[in-house]
This record gives sequence, structure tokens and C-alpha cells, in this order.
Amino acid sequence: MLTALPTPLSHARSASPPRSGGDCQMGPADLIELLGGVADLAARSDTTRLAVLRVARGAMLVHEAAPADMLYVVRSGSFKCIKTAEDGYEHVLGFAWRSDVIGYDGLADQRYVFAAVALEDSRVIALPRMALRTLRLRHEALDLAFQCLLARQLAHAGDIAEVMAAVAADARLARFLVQLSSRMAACGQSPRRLLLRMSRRDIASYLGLAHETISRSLRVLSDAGCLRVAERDVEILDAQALRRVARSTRGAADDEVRPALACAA
Amino acid sequence: MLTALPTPLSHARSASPPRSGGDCQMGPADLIELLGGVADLAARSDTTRLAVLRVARGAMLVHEAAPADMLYVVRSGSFKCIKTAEDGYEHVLGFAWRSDVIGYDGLADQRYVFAAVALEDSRVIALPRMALRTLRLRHEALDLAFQCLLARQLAHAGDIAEVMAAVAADARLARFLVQLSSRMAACGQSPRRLLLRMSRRDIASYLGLAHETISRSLRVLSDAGCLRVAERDVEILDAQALRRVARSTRGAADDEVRPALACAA
DNA sequence: CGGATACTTGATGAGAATCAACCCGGGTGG
DNA sequence: CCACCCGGGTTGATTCTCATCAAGTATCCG
Repeated sequence: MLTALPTPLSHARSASPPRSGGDCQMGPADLIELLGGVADLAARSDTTRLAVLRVARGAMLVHEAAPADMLYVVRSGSFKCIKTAEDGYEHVLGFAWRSDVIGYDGLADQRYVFAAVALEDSRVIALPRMALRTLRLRHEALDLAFQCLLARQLAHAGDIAEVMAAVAADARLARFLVQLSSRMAACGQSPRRLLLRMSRRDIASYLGLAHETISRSLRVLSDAGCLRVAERDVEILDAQALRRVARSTRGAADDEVRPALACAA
Repeated sequence: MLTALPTPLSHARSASPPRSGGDCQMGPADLIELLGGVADLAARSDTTRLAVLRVARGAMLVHEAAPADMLYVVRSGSFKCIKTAEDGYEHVLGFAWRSDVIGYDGLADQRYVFAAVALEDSRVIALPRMALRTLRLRHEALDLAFQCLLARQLAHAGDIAEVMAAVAADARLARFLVQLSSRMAACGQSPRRLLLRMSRRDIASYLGLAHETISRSLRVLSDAGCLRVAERDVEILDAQALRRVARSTRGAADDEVRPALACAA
């Protein structure tokens, strides 16, 4: 269940001082800090009310197709975003870590498109949809950070395609791990030591494979010396080799060297 | 090549009167109209300069990894968004039609993440990145429309996952056609008569299949009486049947009826 | 401790990638 | 104007990967 903490962020965790933020080049942590800085102002101001929610592992933060009047920014922990087909099959569309936004998709027509489930005990900052514009207008830095974040989110949408583009199961898994590694790095975690918070089945769903295949491919990569796998604790031993596996696409046939040519058309 | 039309949009095509726009429930056409309304203001104002570009079929509007200082809104025509792997294999991530935004992904770190190629002679409205905030601040309706549009774009990111989730080739193609149909409807086109602007190979890349498989699956659907296929002219004869094929997922095994349960955790 | 879930491993079959040949239409150049 | 070429599309034969079914082990929960 979700537990609302009435505590505003005030000086919740003033870790690093807010950077000057040249245009849009801010790291992902900044939005959280900015929201922290904004929080007490907001607490005073009537309209907006920022709260931190605790989300227990396995709890569903947002429900698919539920009315969307909240936006969430992940503060700690992790989530999986899923979409459930009519036949009940649930497909994992992606994962969300610190400073990722959850629920923005619902702004289009007031209903969430995806559901989000916590993979571990997590905390999120809740932003009322209506307060969004006000906040953005009042705080330019926050506005830019938000814009930047959305762009990143949109760019990440390509990740799933990238992962699916590789036909070979091993390549898909390798790509997933590379992605995960770089995202963990972006969150300030180790890019080599990966603690998988999601089940094999979640990964399988994300990659469009059977969960048995994940097991097998993990073993293949492990035997190849790329990884050390112990349960959900995965260490990348040979990043080069892993990347090499990730690179391997089918074919590379069909000389796709035409874009430059098409451009001159 | 791209031909810049200095002509501002002024009263370019004042088709339907701009709706009052309750919150965010606006159709996709509205952003274009709003931009049209804004255009002459912008022309007068110093900072912003809205231009319409012509993009010839096959021309590349934005290049992957190129510096991103422009944002484009599709005014007519269509585009494919692609990402090229290191080995030269180009993967189609999605398609863009009227009122879709191209290039927002570049706002994160000033470099476009995807490339966009025109599938037919098209026109786009070019928005300088720097002018974006100004415009949004000045015109609330436009701000909301933009927010709505981005949300929609984000939601569409789930489309590709949805399509890939189906293992069976026929199901993937069926889903693609269903998606296409509804998007064409959203653009004011016929949802039954689909004029495919993209090649079989593009579709194959989008669906993660071989282009031969597209041919075969088209035939299967055609023989099943769902479609009438003539070259790139596809007519949906039996939408029900098509949707039925689209629904069929592998398994539906692995009782994924746990979300409701997990929620109560 | 017992039940359930997560994970692993093996055997088998279906389905799609691949290779190859072919047709068709449009554009180019002679 | 015709011949040619090339990219797009279709179809067939073969190969091989991965989904599926099945059984078994490990692990976490109450």
C-alpha cells in the first residue's frame, strides 16, 4: 500500500549544492534537488502540495487506465512500467529509477497508459497535475530540468526498440545489461556491479523472450567470461566482450548505407 | 534537400475554428492551428522566427547525433524515425504524421538521438529550441497543447513495445495495421483505407521481422479475408477479424493476473 | 515446516530467418 | 523510344533458433 508522508521535502537531503545549470546540461539528480528547493515555497503557497509517498515492494503506484491527476518523480528505489494486454498478459515496457518521471503519459487524456509497480521499497515525489504549470512558470530552472528530463525519457523510448532490434537472444540480453549499466552509472551506482531488482520473467517480458531463454543466455554470457552471475547479483567482468555481443545484429545485410545518399536526393 | 519557405503561417489554413480547449482534451490538429495563430505574433516579435520547411521524399530532416537546436512539428506528409546501429543496420523506431513532434529527444543533451526521413514530400514547422520556452510562457493554450502532445508521444512509445510483444509474425503485423488505422483516424484520414507510405522493409524493421515475412504475413491476412492488399494500398475488410489476430499473444500462460494481488500487498 | 514463487536445465517441435530465384515498375541513359 | 538496371516485392526450400512443455532445485514467505 501507499503511505503518504506529510513531511514536505524542506531540507530532506541537501546532499550536493544545486549547480548553476547551464541551459539544459543538468544531470538527472538535479530535478530532485530543485523540487526539494521548491518544496517549502510550495508548502507556503496555497495551490501546490508536494508530498513524498512510500511505495512498498510489489505495490502498484499507478494503475493502467486509472484517472491521471498525479505525476511522480522517483526519489529512491525502482519501478517497472507495464502494460497489460486484454488477455491478461503483462508486458514490461521499461524500468524507472531515481529522477525518472512516472505518469506523464497520462497527461494526454487524463488516463494513465501504463501501470507502474515498485520493484523494491521506494519513495516518490507526488506532483499534482494541475500544479505542474504553475511550478514550471515560477521556477525557470525547474522548467528546464523538466523539459530535459522528458527529452531523456523520450530518448529512452528508443532503448526498448534497440533491445528488440537484435534478434539473437544473447545479443538482446547483452544490450539490456549494457543499458542497465549506463543507467546505473547515471544514477551514481556502480556500472559494473548490477543488482537486478527485477525477476528473470520481467527481463524476459522486456526483451520479448521466454524466461527460460534469459536463464540460458545468462549462462552463455557467464560461460563466455563476460559476467559473473549469482542470483540477482550480476557483475560485468568483461565490458568489451559484452559490448561485442551486444553489437552483433542479424545480417547487417541489406546495405543500409543509403541514408547519406537519400539525404542528397 | 530542404527548402525553407520564408512564408510565415499567418492564415495559411484556418480550417476549423480553434476550440476553447478544455484543459488538455485537444485533438492533435490543434497544435498546428495554435502555432498558426502564433506565427504572425512571432513574426513581429524579434526573437522567434517560425518557418515552414519543405522536405522532399527520402530527404533526412534531422540527422542522428547532429547538434539539436531545432524542433519540428509535422504539418503534412509523413516521416520514419530511425536509429542506425554501429554496424550500419538501420532500425525503424516509429513513424510521424501530422502534428507529431520530431526532434524533442535532442533537447536532453543538444544532440538528436534519432534521425528522421521523409516518406513522401512533406512540410514541417520549424521551432528554434531557444524560442520554445518563450512561446510556451506567452501562450498558455500552446503550452498545454504541447504538454499534451508530448504525453501522447510518450504514450506512443508503448506502441512499439506492444507490437513487439506479440511473437507471432501475423499478430505483429495485425497490431501494426490496427495502430496505423487508429492513427490515421486521428489525422482525419480513413481508418479503413491505408496508403502505406513506407516500404515493406521499413515495416519489417519496425516490427523486428524479416521483410520476406511481411510479404508472407500480408498474404496470410489477405487470404483470411481481413485485408485487400494491392501494392501499398491496403484496405481493411474485416476489422473484427484483424483485431482478433492482433489480440493473439503467445501463451497468455503464466497467469499474469497478479497485479491486482500485488496491489494489495 | 509447507506452500508458493523464482530459477535452472533438458528435449522437442514450430516458426521465422536466411538464401535464392523470380517478377514488376520506374528511372536512367543510350 | 527502347533497353537496361536497380530497388521493391513475392515466393519457395532449407536451416536453426527459440518457445514450449516438462521436471527438478533453490529460495523466500508466513
